[in-house]
Amino acid sequence: MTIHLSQSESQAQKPCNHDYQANCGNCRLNSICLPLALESDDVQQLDDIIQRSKPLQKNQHLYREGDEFQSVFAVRSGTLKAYKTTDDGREQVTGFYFPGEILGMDGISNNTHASSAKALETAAICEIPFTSLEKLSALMPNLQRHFFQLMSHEITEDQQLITLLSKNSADERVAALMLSISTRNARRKLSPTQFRLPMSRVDIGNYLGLTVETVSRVFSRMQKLELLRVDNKEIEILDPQGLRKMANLGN
Amino acid sequence: MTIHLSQSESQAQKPCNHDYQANCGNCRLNSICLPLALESDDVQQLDDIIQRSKPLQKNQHLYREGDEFQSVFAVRSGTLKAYKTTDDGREQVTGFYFPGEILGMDGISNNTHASSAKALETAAICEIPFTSLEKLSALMPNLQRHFFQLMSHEITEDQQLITLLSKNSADERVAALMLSISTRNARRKLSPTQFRLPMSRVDIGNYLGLTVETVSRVFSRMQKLELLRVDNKEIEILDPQGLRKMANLGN
DNA sequence: CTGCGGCCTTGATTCACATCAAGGTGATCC
DNA sequence: GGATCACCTTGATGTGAATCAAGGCCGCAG
Repeated sequence: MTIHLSQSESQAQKPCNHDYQANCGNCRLNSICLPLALESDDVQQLDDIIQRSKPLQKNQHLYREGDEFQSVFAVRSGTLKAYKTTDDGREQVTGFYFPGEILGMDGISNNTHASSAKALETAAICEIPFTSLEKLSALMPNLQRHFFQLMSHEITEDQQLITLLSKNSADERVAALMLSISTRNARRKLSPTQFRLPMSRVDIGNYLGLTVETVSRVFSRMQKLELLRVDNKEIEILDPQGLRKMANLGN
Repeated sequence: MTIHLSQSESQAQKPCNHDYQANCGNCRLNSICLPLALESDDVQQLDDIIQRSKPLQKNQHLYREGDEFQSVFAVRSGTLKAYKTTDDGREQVTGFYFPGEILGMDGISNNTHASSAKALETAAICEIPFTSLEKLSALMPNLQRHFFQLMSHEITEDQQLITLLSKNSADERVAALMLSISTRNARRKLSPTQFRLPMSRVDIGNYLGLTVETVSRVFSRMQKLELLRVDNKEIEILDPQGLRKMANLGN
C-alpha cells in the first residue's frame, strides 16, 4: 500500500492464516516489544498465552472506554489511536501506537478500559490476556520487571505530553510529534526522514491540543522554512537539526 | 500547625522515634496505600522491607531527576510535588502527592528518576526498595496486582490531566484541581469542604499550565460567584455543586 | 518600630491560537 | 463524465490567557 511498510508489516493487509502462527521468537519486532533477554523457553511460554486474532480493519475498535479489561495488546502492524471521550462529547486523543508498542495498560487500574482504541489503518494485534500475564510474571522475574518498566514508560511518556501541552507553542508541539514519529520509525528500521502519517490532521490537533487549522498552518510554516516537505500525509524531514531546534526539546 | 491535620499526620511535625516504628498493619492510611486485602502475615512481610526515615523538611528533595532509581515512596504525612525541568530551565509540575499516595514510579522505566520530588511542607515518607518489592510481588499475587494497579492508576490520572490541559479553560482547570483535592481529603477522612492548600499559586499555575496571575483571577472569580471562599491558602468550598458545574467534568 | 523579600492580587495591553468563512484536492460512486 | 464527501489549506476576525506593570499583605530580621 505504501513504500514505507516493510514486507512483514504489509502482510497484515493481505492476511493469510500462516501469519497468525508467527511467534514471539521469530517476530521481527521482539527487540522493541520484549527488549529483555528472555531465555528461549521463557519466550515459548509467553508465546503460548498470546493470542493472534484476525486483523482489525481501519476504524474498527480494539476496545472501548468502559469495556471490561481482560488483556493488554501489542501492535504487530498498522497504527492505532487511543482516545477518551469527555463528558461534553468531545474527544481527546491520548496516544498513537505503532508496531512493537503495547497499549491497554490503563485498564488495569479498575478492571475497565479508561480509553478507547481504534485502528487508523488495517492493523494486526497480539492479545495478551492479563491474568495469564500476571501468573507468568510471578514465575519470570524478567517478565515482571519488563511489564513494570513498560507501564513506567507509559507514565513518563504521558508526563512528556503534559509538559508539551502546558509549556510549548503550536510550532514546538507539532515539531516534537514529527520527531517522535521519526524516532519510533528508526527503532523499527524504517526511514526516520520519510514516512506516511497514519493519522489525520484532526487527530494530530486533537492529540496536541490544537485545532486542525493551526496544525495545517504549522505544516505550511515548516515547509516555508524548509524543515520538511509535506504532501498530504507524506512527510519528508529535510532538516532534522532545524526541526529539533524548532521543537526546543532535548531530543 | 493547622486544624485540618489529624493527630497521626501532625506527628511528623514533632517527630519522635516511636513514630518511625509504626507499621503498615496499624497505619491509618493503609486503606488508601494498600487497598487490597493482604493477609496479615503478608502485611508483616511488606512491613519488613519498608524503611521509615526521618521527616523531610519543607523544600527538601526526596529525589531528583536523573538520580538512580532505587525505591518508590509512600507519603505518610505532608505533601510533595513532582516536577520536571525543561531544557530551557523552566519547571513543569507533574503531580501533587498527599498522604497515602505513592510516588517515584516513573523511575522504573530506565532505572533513573524522570522527575524530581520535593516536600511542600514537612513530610514523613515510607521508602519501599524496589528490588525487594519485586521479589515480594513474585511471591504475593495480591501485591503484584496492587502495584500493577497503582501504576495503571497513575497512567489514567496523567491522561486526565492531559485532557484537562488540552481541552479545558482556566476556570475549569482550577475548579477541577480544587475538586480533586477535596476528594482526596475525603478519602483521608478530612473535610472535603475546608482545607489548606499546601502549594503556592505558582505551583498551581505550573501544574495547570497557567500563570500565577490567571490562577489568582480565577480564585477571585470563584469567590465573586460564591463557589468558594479563599483566604490566602485556606479554602472553603461553599457550593460543591456549582464548582462541579464550573469544572465541567463528570466528577 | 522599620525595612525587606516572598507571595498574592488587580489592571492595562498584547498576542498566539481559536473561530468563522471560503475554497481546493482527491477518492469514490453513480 | 459529474456529484458527493472527507479532508486539507488559507485568510479575516475574535478572544482568553500571557505579559507587563504596579501595589498590597505578611512574616521576619535588624
